[in-house]
Amino acid sequence: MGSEVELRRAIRRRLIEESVNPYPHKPKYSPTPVREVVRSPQVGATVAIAGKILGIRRHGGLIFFDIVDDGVRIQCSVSRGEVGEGLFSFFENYVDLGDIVNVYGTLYYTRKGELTVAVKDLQLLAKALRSPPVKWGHRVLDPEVRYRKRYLDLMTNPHARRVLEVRFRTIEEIRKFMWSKGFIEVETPILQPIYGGAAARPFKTYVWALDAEWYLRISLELYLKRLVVAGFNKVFEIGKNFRNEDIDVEHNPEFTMMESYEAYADYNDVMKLTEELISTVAERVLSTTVVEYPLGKELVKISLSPPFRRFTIAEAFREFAGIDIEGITDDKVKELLARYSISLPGGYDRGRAIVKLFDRLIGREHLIQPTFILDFPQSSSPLAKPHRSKTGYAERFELYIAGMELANAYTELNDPELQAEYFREEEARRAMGDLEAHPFDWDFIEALEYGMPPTGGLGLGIDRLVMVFTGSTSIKEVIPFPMIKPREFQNQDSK
RNA sequence: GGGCCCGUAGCUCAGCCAGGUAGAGCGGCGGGCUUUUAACCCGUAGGUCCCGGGUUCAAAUCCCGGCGGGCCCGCCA
Repeated sequence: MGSEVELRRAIRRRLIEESVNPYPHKPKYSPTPVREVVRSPQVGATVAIAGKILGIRRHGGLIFFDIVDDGVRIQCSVSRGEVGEGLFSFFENYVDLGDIVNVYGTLYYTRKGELTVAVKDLQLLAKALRSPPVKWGHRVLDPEVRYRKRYLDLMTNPHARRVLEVRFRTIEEIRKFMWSKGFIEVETPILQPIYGGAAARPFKTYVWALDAEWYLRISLELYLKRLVVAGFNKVFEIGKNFRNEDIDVEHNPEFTMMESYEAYADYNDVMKLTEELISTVAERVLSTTVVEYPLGKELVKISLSPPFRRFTIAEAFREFAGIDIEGITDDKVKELLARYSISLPGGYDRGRAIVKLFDRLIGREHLIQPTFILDFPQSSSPLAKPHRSKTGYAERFELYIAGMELANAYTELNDPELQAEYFREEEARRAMGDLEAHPFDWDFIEALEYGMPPTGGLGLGIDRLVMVFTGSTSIKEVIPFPMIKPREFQNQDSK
């Protein structure tokens, strides 16, 4: 068959027969990053660059081609008159779209004013057996291919690359910010005998050495608090959480969180930290604190400058739904649950009912600008400390931006007896069929029994923050390799 | 979990409603062209029409089932 791969395999073989290595170990001309070459180009200067050929325009004795190096494009030209028949026909016969090459030449501007490298010598660095599926920057692949073969999307789609650059830069700036505040970065186990710290279904795994069923963590919380117990006053971790739940535009089963814990702080301090973190990181990564986010057909401007709006959950109900959630009877609450067909696994509980109603009625439309929702019902927050002045409530806040929950934070519960009581309540609900109820963690209780200082904790969803930063409406966009169902491997050209 | 839409050449898609020999652009290959940039011009090859069943003289097209994907809804961040 004359398929592309077969034709290119033949070229590879011919190169080897002619003693040209199609995959040399190093470039002959030590390359300068194209990013640096284009920053302050000097006409006539000799440069050596390297990159992937993602465009070729042949004009007989003159060939223009584009190479992309680390996401930056530059045009090169090969002239038969300048390089001679040998190199010119080598390029024509052996070099294809997708190949990675080392170019040595001089800078000039074409008639159309484009900076171009006039090739004097060229070395093949890696022969590509497949050409890129689309031209660089010109067409977007089918969504399935974009996510399934993400490297092709990132190779050919500068926007996709830009989104991930923002992600990686965001993580970098979050680290710097946290370090600057005196937090130290730590690591805690991903494989755990008991999961906890959030309401979610876990992934199970099996540890051969212990002959035991373990879990992938659903949050970072309980181990980070153990470090606070151990005497580390300001810790944070950036890492993956795993939740065995649905995949959609806001959820990927593995996602990245930053969690921080600070001794002697409460949730008011954590609110300040959160505002400062988000605005500072936005300013450093995006050079602005105003982002645009597509909602429906509109691009909505979102300001990430502090202070963020604050509503207690009761105020939010009054303001956005016209409901006096504290004043109404349980019957009325149940009526609302029924009206919006919300079920409560584990039986009716007013607090958790209110949170479910909140998610259903208020979340999406009203919480576009950054908004702290504070003081959640205690029964929905088993790891948070009861409110200092409002009975039945916990000192907890969630941060919403663009209708998405981005952060969750508490004044941490450090009373081991109360924590044990809350765990028992969770266990009871688990027994009644709530798969997301917390399992009882005796080891964690014992740790608290040794004494944990009053502590403020924060969990921040990195993926969603990057969605806000980049105006992405799908979490898949901001994850290098989002979860997608595997397909049977089909590669007819492979042997 | 429920609903809607999609799956055809390497890529993007038309053809499907109204069944009758599989199409375009880009890309590939061959030729031309020394300042183009989604280069251009001429020629040419390239298909498990996602898979499996059914209806029919005849299915890419109609029906049923499955697989994969996207979006919306419900739920967890």
